[in-house]
Amino acid sequence: MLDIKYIRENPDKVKKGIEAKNEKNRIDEVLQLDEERREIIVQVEKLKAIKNSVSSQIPKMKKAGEDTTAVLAEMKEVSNQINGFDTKLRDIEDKLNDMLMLIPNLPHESVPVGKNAEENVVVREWLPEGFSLESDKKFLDHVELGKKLNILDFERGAKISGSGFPVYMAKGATLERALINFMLDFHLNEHSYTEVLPPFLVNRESMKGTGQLPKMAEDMYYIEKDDLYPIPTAEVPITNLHRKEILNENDLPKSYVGYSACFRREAGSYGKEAKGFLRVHQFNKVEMVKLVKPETSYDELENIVSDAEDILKALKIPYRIVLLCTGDLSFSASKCYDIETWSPAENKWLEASSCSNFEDFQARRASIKFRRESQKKPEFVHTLNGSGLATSRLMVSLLENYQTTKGTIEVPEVLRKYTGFSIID
RNA sequence: GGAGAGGUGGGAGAGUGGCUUAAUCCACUGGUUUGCUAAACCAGCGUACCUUUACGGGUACCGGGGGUUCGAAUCCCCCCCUCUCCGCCA
Repeated sequence: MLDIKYIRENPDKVKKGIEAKNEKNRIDEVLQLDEERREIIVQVEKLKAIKNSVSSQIPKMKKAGEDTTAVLAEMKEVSNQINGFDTKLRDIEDKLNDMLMLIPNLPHESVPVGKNAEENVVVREWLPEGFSLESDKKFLDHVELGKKLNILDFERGAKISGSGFPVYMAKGATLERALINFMLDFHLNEHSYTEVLPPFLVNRESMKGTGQLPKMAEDMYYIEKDDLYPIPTAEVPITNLHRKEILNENDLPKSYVGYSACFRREAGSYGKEAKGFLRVHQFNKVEMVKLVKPETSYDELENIVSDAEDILKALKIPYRIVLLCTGDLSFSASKCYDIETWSPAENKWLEASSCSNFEDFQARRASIKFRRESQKKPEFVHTLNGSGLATSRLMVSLLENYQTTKGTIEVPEVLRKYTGFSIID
């Protein structure tokens, strides 16, 4: 969330930022509540100070044999007043907090202003050697390929769970596992991350910490009986690893990479765009998460993007980097690059990764701080994350790009030591 | 799921209604002293919020939330977590 002090001092900047994200701003209400809140605090704390000082006098008076009935009665009245103010204060603070939790993060100044995805900016494009987006070849799409080669079973997935729960079969399952292991190993060996294998169910606090709650509740699965949420991304448990902690300056940056299954309800998004892997309720993802010092976070964002790109270069899958405009930016993000991989069958780019800088937005919600050696007061870290990458979308591009004219799939070179086979037929 | 024990400041640990709005020790930071280091001694030592131009002042926080009381770490109620034993189980 945003700092209430910052909102108080820069209401116009805040309003402008929220509007650029196409969200309604209720900043004037927030400021109103904030003012009421502070007025009450001043009053109630004054009373509490009186209560404390008188209370400490009472035992002394008793000892001296003085009559305390008048003071006691007076203090009873003070206590009642305090209770009244406290109740009122709690109501206001709850209301204020609820509103603050729904205010999105502000876009960074380097983010292009725009209404929606159409105004995103393509930053760069990478194609494997000799590859062309224009092709006369006939491409089967990943659903057809998966069916023909018996490696993906969407129908049976729908039978056992529902639509959007794909089953990987035979070499398809092995390929998926290979992909996950390859990506993890690559980030561990070529980049320096610490591996985390987190819980896939988290509590409400964690979901609030990274910003999925309260706003995105409809898109989250929820296990009512235990008040737990299946994670929509490993970002949630990994970022929350250090919730309510004060780290040392030299502990930073913290760079984590972890695999998890991801669960998303994707409420209201059935139809064409949901074919096969394009929109699923459960998928696998390797996620990178960083906790960094504020002054380094925008450099680190570029690093995360480049770390994700390295995977695609190694796999030789065509991709492009897209800088999201303000209108397409997610609730918690200040700046975000999407990485899109090429689907020759769909003849379009598919989002396979999203790399974001959240600045101190999540850190403030989750209270993740660090202390500079020279300075005493703890500061919020900046948090970032990026998919490195989501296997579902990646699998679409991989299968389609690596299909041969015979309808078989060639396994990318770098994956072969993980799969143990070089062709799927 | 059942029974029991426990959760206090960075760590250890005291504290069962007001001479404690948390003792003491260790760690940490600064200082004094001493050829150097160490030791010793002195001082400081958390987080959040409110207030103040500033120096400063105030309030809250002893797992979380309620309650009793003029006053709660301490008493009462609910919840969470950890540990031990039993049961069940991949």
